[in-house]
Amino acid sequence: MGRQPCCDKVGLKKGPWTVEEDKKLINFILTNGHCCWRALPKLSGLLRCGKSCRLRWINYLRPDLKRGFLSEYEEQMVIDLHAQLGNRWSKIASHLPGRTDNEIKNHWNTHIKKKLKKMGIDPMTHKPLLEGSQQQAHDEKNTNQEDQQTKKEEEQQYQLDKDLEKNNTPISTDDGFCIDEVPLLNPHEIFVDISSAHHHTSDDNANFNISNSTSPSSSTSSCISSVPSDEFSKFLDEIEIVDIKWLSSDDSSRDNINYNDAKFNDNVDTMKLWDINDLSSLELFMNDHDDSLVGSGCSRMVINQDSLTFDIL
DNA sequence: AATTATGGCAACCGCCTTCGC
DNA sequence: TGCGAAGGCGGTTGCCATAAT
Repeated sequence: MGRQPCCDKVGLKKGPWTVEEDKKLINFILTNGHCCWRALPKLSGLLRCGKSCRLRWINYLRPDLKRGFLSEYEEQMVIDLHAQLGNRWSKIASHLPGRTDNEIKNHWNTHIKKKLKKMGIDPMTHKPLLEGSQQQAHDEKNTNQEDQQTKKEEEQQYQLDKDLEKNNTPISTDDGFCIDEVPLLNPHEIFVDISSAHHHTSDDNANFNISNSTSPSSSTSSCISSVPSDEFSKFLDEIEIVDIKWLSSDDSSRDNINYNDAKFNDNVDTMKLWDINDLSSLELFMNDHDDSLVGSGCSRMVINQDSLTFDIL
């Protein structure tokens, strides 16, 4: 008797997610969080397995995701971290805010591996590649040593992990940007700035600001004031999430968009989510619209309550 | 223009780890 | 301490878009 599957797979949908499903998942998580992935599909009305929902959210729908190509710096970091950690993609990803393990893994397999090979570097050992028969002889010779080497490496790796955990040393970039200071944004960590909120019941001309409450105080220069999450829940309860629109910053028709009288900051980039078929435009969400913000490690969103448009300030 | 090959990436699968009882 | 459930992780698959023929 094998282990029971994570969920009852009968009648569950597989394959690519539809916009409707994404919508359901986002709406559910934004209102309720994700207390239990197993129960989430039933509660949200999705015919998916909990794992599938989790994966979709983590790898694709999470608002703090930074999509698009990895920068040169990020790529170098992946290479360096891979040299230290091996295929521990989630650990590598934890050092790259806004990137997922899956994304990094894919990028490694499709781009970086080739790049390294082209440069004559073995992507697995990070050592110079040997040519043809030389390589073969080298491989055979190494096969015998591999077991011992593996043991050694495992021990070293264990020590490295221990050290990393012990020191919990944040990795800093050349410009002093400490990436470990950028926490991933969880729904329950999203707070609303009611004082400037745009709300039917209060002030039709204001905007909702959502900030990441977990941002360290050292990087709050661009962070706005926040209110407890129960107020955010109240807000969500009151407004009933009907739709979320992400408006692309490069949307040529942007100037013609009616923001339902909300006073949007001209500098704000917006993304229209549900008017498009391809959610990949979410990639704009975290893509360095404002260097000072990126540097501060504090991202912000604004919700236009009428259409629930999230904006990065 | 049609067909085949290739590359990229989202999603799945199954094992491992963690957590709660 | 042991067990089961749930979450997390890494490897792999399969679909789709694009390039090559």
